[in-house]
Formats: sequence, structure tokens, C-alpha cells
Amino acid sequence: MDDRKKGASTLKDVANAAGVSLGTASKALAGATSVSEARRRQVWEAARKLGYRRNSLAAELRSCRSTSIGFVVPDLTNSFFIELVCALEDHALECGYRLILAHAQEDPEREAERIRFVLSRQVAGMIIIPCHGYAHAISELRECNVPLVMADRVDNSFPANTVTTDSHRAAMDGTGHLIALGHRRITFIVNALDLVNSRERAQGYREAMRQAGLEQHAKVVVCGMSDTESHATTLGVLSARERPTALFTGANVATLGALRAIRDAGLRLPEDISLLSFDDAPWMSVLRPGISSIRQPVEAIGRAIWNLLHQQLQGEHPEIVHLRMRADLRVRESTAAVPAVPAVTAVPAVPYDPCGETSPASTAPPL
Amino acid sequence: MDDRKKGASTLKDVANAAGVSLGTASKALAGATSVSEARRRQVWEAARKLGYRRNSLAAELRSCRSTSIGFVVPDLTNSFFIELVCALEDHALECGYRLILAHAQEDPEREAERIRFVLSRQVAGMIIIPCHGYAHAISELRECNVPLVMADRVDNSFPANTVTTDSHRAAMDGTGHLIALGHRRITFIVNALDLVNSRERAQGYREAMRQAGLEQHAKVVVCGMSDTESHATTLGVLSARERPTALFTGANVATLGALRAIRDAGLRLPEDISLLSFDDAPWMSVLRPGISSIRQPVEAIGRAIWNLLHQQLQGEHPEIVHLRMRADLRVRESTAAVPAVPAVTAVPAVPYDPCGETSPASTAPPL
DNA sequence: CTGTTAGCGCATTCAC
DNA sequence: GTGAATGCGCTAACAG
Repeated sequence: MDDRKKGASTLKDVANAAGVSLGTASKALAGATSVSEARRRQVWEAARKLGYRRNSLAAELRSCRSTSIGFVVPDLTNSFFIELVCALEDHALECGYRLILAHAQEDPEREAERIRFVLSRQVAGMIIIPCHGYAHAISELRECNVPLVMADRVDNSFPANTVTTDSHRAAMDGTGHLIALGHRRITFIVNALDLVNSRERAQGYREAMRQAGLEQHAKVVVCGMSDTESHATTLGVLSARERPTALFTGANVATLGALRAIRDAGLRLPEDISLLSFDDAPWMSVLRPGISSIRQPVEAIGRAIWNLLHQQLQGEHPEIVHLRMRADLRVRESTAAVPAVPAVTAVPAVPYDPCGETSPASTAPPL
Repeated sequence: MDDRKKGASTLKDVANAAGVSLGTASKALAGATSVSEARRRQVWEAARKLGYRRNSLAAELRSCRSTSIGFVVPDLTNSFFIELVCALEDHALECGYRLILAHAQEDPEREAERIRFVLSRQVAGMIIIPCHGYAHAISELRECNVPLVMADRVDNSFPANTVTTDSHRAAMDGTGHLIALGHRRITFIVNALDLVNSRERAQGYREAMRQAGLEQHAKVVVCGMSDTESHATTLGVLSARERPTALFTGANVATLGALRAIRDAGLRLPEDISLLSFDDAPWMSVLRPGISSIRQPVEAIGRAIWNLLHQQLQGEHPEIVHLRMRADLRVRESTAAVPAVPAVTAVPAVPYDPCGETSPASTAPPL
């Protein structure tokens, strides 16, 4: 039983209405030069009248050509990825391609499903930022010869083009900044160490601490992928006997959780504790104190990804390259010199409020 | 010249490898009961071996059935829309549908193009949050009988199912909150008045001012869709001779710009000025002062949209309904009682820094 | 320049 | 149960 949509007029309808053959109608609408101006106008007019809309499924099926690019993103909540989406979308549109966004929500299973979905739509190419390792991504993609660029959460061992930020170096820079401010007890709070880039960030932090002779103070804490988890974890860190004088968060989500924890603990930023965030976000610069952050060069990354993909879309098959971009340190006000009299006392025992919305303002020091 | 992908194995390949006919293979993979267990296993095995991947373009073309839902979003930068995307995605997946996201980037032309794109992919249904009026959206969609739900930036005059927040009431509530705190000079900063919901918000604000006998103080300022525009506009508002004691921003983007302006002007929040934001965001509650906001019930909106769409997807054609949800006022610390000695003096003339990153900390009062 | 023809990969009758 | 045949709407190669 054919339950096709009634209203949808097809190319045949247009051809009939215009009194031409199907093939001519197709060419006319495609703007081919091999059709007379008069005929073309007839066809366009008929199409307009009938409200004709090309069925791109059929067109792509027939021509084995697609203008869609699949983009698998792990977390739309993270403004870094959003900015990347916007940048890539602009580039794609400029070249006549469209982005098909697939949201993995940091869930490997969902990611695999999303990849399959996108692939089944016969996209011309794919861009993937994997979540939680990418073994499945490899196996999903190995056999199908779709042009592919992977980004952010990959390392140079991946057998495809990759674009990443030099996380190791950026983390070293950030840690160095805190050390230069006099901090010794710096804790690195990271979402998950099975994400390559997060691991690199942690290693960069460790390396900088080592070089400064501070390895005994180096402390990496894993806080999970959600901001509620990182909130709870950071609260724990802040109530330790020897509270750190500075926190370095490994990603956007961790920053959010850490900030809430700092707030709930009644600590002042940066007087009581400094905070440096790996990953920048628009809101970090609008309040006081502005949050010092490490900003990845999103525009450059987006352009690099697109260039790499575009080469492949054009049929070129250059050698696999692994691009590595340099991140910027943006010093704002959340990082300051360690207080002269270090506050080694533990945080006053504030009741843990899982909601985080109703923490009494009275526990906060006067502004 | 057929440049189809070499590796891609088709159903025919699977059928051959399994030694069955094409039709049988199709049924076996679809899990039809009308095929023997043995045969089915053969086929599945062959498919696995060949790395077969169904071409969903062909499948949908043939069966005139699609499981994709188009979702046209105006601005991925706005966390309200992102949260909506996540909510809707969950619902869709649960019902066996997938979301095809289309990003309009607040550009009517791009929006029209995105709608056409999604439509040409033969989606089963569409969800649209229009940008800048929606006349084009109407005309694009009128003829094609795709199940449709529109949300957020529409009013009840739209000839389709709609789900919206009662912006008028929410804005009245918010304004009332500020008035109750003793504010008189409250300025409403809105992105654009040609967005229905923004207009309603402005009207709600006006109405609340009127009812409080404050119409002479009511002031609505339009600030544009970007945060740089709203930044500049708010700077202007803050340097007026009679500076408002409270700002009420009409949407996320405006809030961001206003906050930056407040910061650049060297004003303290909430001592020098109060701020209430229409639209909530995760970061608004993690810093001090937390930003008081009006939170739309995203989850409820998402569920309502999906229910409405799902009804239509199931072939039901109930009467058109216009659902209107109630928003919450979340009082945090950015709204406080108006200072006893109102600061009517103009802002000190700080140089306008378009970058907004380097405003000297010295212009800020000591924390 | 134009019309005819042959499929793209698949789902779905309909005979057997 | 299974297989052969028939298009979905469209593009592209070919013949006129």
C-alpha cells in the first residue's frame, strides 16, 4: 500500500505540465546549457506553479553524489563544539555542502548509532569528534571509504587526517602561569582520562609541575563528564585538609562544576582560590571576576578541518596529516597571586546542597 | 560515468552471498516473520561478512517512509535552544525517529534555505523555531503536507500546532519582582521587536510598569541579535543622564551583552544596578552574583512539541492547538533592593573597548 | 537541442 | 516460505 504524500508533485508532473520530456525537465531545472532558453523558462514556470520540490533522496541515489557532510559531535552543551559547528557550517555552505549534525551526547553507544545513521544517508564526507576513546569509531569507519577528518579527541596514531589542539603545551602554559603567580598546591580537575586530549592536558600539567620541582604537589582528580559530578568532586577537593590555592579545570564542563563548588564552599575568587579553565566560553569574560582560560583557536581548527576534508571531496588523496594547533592563554581575574597568608584551614562545613541554587548568600563573604 | 563508492556492498551482494533472492534478503534483514529462521541467519551472516550497510536513501525512496524529523533552530549559541534540541532528540530516539538539525543562524535567508533542504530530504515531520517573523516559513510550508509543530517565536495566529511560553506573563512577573525591590527606572533591553515572543515580553514589561503607575519610567531599548550590538547598546543606556537602577534583558544574547557593558562601565552588580535575565543558562548560577533569571520550562516544552508531532506522525489529525507554558522566576543575587541613595550620576567616561577583554581592572571598584 | 532508455538500491506486491 | 517482477523519483548516457 503506497502511502506516498499526495500533494508532492514530481519531476514527471512538471515535465507534463511544461509539455516536455522528463529528461529535458531535469536538465532545465539543473540549469544545463544544453537546453534552450525558452524551454527552460517553460519548465521553471511549470515547476513554480506546481510548487515542485526536488526529491534529493532520489537525486542522490541516482547520481551517487551527495552534498551532505556528516558531523558527529559529542556534546552540544559545550560551547567549543558549538563554535566549531558554526565555523564548519559556514565553510561547508560556501562550498555548496550542507552539514548533517549528529549529537552523541557523550554516549559511545549513541555515537555508534549516530555514525551508522549518518553513513546510511550516504554522506559525501564525515567529520567526527569522538567520545570516550574511539575504537568503535575506527571499526565503524574502516571499511567504508568515506572522506574523513577526525578532530579534538584523537592523537596522531589515528589512521586518518586529524586536527587537534596541542593540549600538552597549552596545559603546560596554563600551569606555568599559575606557578608564576606563586601557586604550589595546584589541583588539576579533569573530566575523564580516557579522552586523549584530556589525558594530554593532565600530562602537560604534570610536566610543568615536575619542571618546577613541584611534583609532590601535583594532583590530578577525575570528575566525570557531567557538571553535577564535577561539582561534587570539586567540593571534595576543596574540603581537603590541605586545600589547593589554585584549581586548573580540564574542560568546560569541569569549569562549571568547579565554579559552583567554589561558590557553595563560600570561597572568594581569586582571593581564596585561583581558577584557570581549559576551554573558553562567552560568559567567562562578562562577569567579575572574569575567568582566566585557555582558548583553543576554533576558527583555525574549523578551517583546517574543512580544508582537509575538502581536498578529499575533490578526489585528491594526499598523505594523511595530523595538524596540531596552538592554544592561547587568556588571563582574566580568576587567577591571582597566592595570598600572603595561605589559607590552609579547611572549608567551613557548609551543608551540601545538591541543587546548588539555594545556597544561602550569608555564607558568602561580603562583596 | 558512475563514480559510486567501490566498497559499498548492496543488498544484491548480500543476497548472492547468502544464496537467496533479493526479496528474501530484504525481508530477512527487516526481521519479517515470513522468512525461515535458517534463511534469516544465512542472510545476517552474509551481511555481517560483507559489512553491509543499508542505503536508507533507497529504502526511504522506495517505501515512501521516513524516520527523520527536521528541526530548524535559529541559534545554537543560545542554551535554551540547545536544551530543547537535547530534549527533543531523546523523545525522537525513543520513538524510533532521528533528528536532522538545521541551523538558521538567525538569518531568514539561510533559514529558508535550511527549510528547503530539510524538506527535500523527505522528512517525516518538522519542528521549526522561526527567526525574524515567519512569513517565509508559512509560504514554504503551506503547500507541503508535512506534519509540523512550530515553537517559541510564534503566536496563536499561526495555522499549525504551536508550543510557546507565556512570555507576557513571565515578563510581568519579572518586572513585578524588580518593582517590589523598589526599582522605578527599569529599562527593558530586547534583541528585536519583530520576534513575536520578544514583543510579548516587552508588552508584559510595559503592562507591569503601567499597573504599578510607572509608565513614565518604562523604556524599551532594542539592541539587535548579536552580543556585540547589545553590548554597545547597553553601554549607551548606562551612560544616560538618568541611569536606570535595574535592567531587564529580553533574552540570553542580550544578557551577555548587558553584563559585559555593566562590567565595562565599572558598575557593581547588584549594588549599583540590578539585572534580571529573560532566559536562564547554566553559567548564571555558578558565579557570584548569580544572575536572576526567568527560566522557560524546556523539558515540558520539548515534551509538548514531541507529543503534538507524534500524534500527527501516527496519522491522527486532531484540531490545531496552541499550547502555552508558564515560566519560572529564579531569584538569585543580581537583583537586589534599589540603593537608599540612588546613584543618579552618569557613568564615569571609560573608553569604549570593542574587544571587551582588556578593560583595565582599575576601573572596577575593589572587590 | 530534445526525447528515450536504463538503471541507482531497495521494499513490496504477486505468483509459485 | 521464496523468488521474480515492478517501480519510488530522479540523472545520465545515448540516439535522433
